Amino acid sequence: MAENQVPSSIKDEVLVLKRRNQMIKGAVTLFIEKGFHKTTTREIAKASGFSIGTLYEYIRKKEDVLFLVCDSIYQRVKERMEASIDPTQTSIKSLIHAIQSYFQLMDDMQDEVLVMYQEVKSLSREAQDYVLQKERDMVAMLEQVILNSLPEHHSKEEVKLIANNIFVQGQMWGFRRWILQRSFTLESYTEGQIQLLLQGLNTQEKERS
Amino acid sequence: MAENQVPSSIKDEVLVLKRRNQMIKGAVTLFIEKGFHKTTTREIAKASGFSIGTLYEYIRKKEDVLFLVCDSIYQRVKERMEASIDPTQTSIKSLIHAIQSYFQLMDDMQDEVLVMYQEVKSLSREAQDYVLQKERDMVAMLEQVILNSLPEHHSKEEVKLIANNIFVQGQMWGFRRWILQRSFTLESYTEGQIQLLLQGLNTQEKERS
DNA sequence: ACAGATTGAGCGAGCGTTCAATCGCCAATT
DNA sequence: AATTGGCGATTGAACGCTCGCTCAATCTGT
Repeated sequence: MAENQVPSSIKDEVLVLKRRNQMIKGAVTLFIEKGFHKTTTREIAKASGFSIGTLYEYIRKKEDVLFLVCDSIYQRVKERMEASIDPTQTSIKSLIHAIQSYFQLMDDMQDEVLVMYQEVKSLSREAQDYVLQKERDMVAMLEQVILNSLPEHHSKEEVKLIANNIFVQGQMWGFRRWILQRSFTLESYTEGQIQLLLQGLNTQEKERS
Repeated sequence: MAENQVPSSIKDEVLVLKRRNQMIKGAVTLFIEKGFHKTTTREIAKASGFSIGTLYEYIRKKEDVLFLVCDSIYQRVKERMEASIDPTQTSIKSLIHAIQSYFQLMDDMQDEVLVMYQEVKSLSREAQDYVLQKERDMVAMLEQVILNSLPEHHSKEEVKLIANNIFVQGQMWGFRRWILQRSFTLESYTEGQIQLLLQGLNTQEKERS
């Protein structure tokens, strides 16, 4: 009965986490390839490296796998966003840098973003709310960067809109890749979007007051 | 053998079209509600007002229904876009008007746009190519409006980017409705996006040369 | 020898699809 | 006017198959 270093309950936890990661790793590839609905639980089990029986020791329903995958995607995005943002910087340069990092991130995670767009609606209502909140959190991060970076006064609404634009423009680099990546490289796309954001069309009449 | 007004082959065609429209009308509602995969062929048949047997007289596979639905959505968008665009106008006002009409259109068709985002990947390769081409056509329409509206020289790339931005910003009003429509009305959203497009952040240093 | 982890054959429900039987309409025939 | 024959359109029971999920049997490490 003497417990050595690792109590069994914790040992279980470690195994659960290991299995969970195996599942996520296997499932995400399959979901990217064939989508959630066309992927069978047997395929997920095989891709995870264990049997269908073991799979069901760690989930209750097939949908749980989708949730784990979605959650891990958001986790990765969030971590990399936090790593690339410096809240002490307050110049417009920091905004530009944040955009560049974020677009690079979206370039790396194109397939994952596509899966999210296509499959979130297959989640339960509660899971969708959870995911929606994560989305809001990330937009809020962008809003903060924008606020820090703009010296002049800008309305809360304007900042919100800009944050949403940047957020979606990053994603659209992935989900409209078949159109955009014919005409742009990631660099030219990023450069173009930053230019547009900062200058717009610059069509205002030069009024002399 | 004397043919009266309507030859039977044409009569057939009329029926086919009628049935097709019944299917589209019934199916689109179901797809919006529960998605393509969770909708059964029996449900589609019932919603169309005929039996499962008749359904299969007019399609070969379930996927065909999805294609018909997607096609009809694009058709509606295209028609309304064409109706709201006046190629003889060449001022910036015509661009603004085009954006306003397009955003209004996307507001009307939020659910349909969402279905497209979620279900296109369930189409066959060829059908996806077909749909992608329609998408390209529509972006090209926007590019034309932009070109007509801008007196100054703008690079082909810049125009392309702007067209894609407007296109996606219209759609995102629908697919990010849970976030955007908390903070904006369609009017304030449209106004904000136009403002950003025309002016950007307007942060350029006022350089005195 | 025991507990926890793993297995995969098997269950049952639900799905897309088919097709023999039936319907409904109209022209030809009585 | 009533009857009949023919044919395209329609029906839904039935088929075969796949999939999500379970659980009795087995394995593994201590």
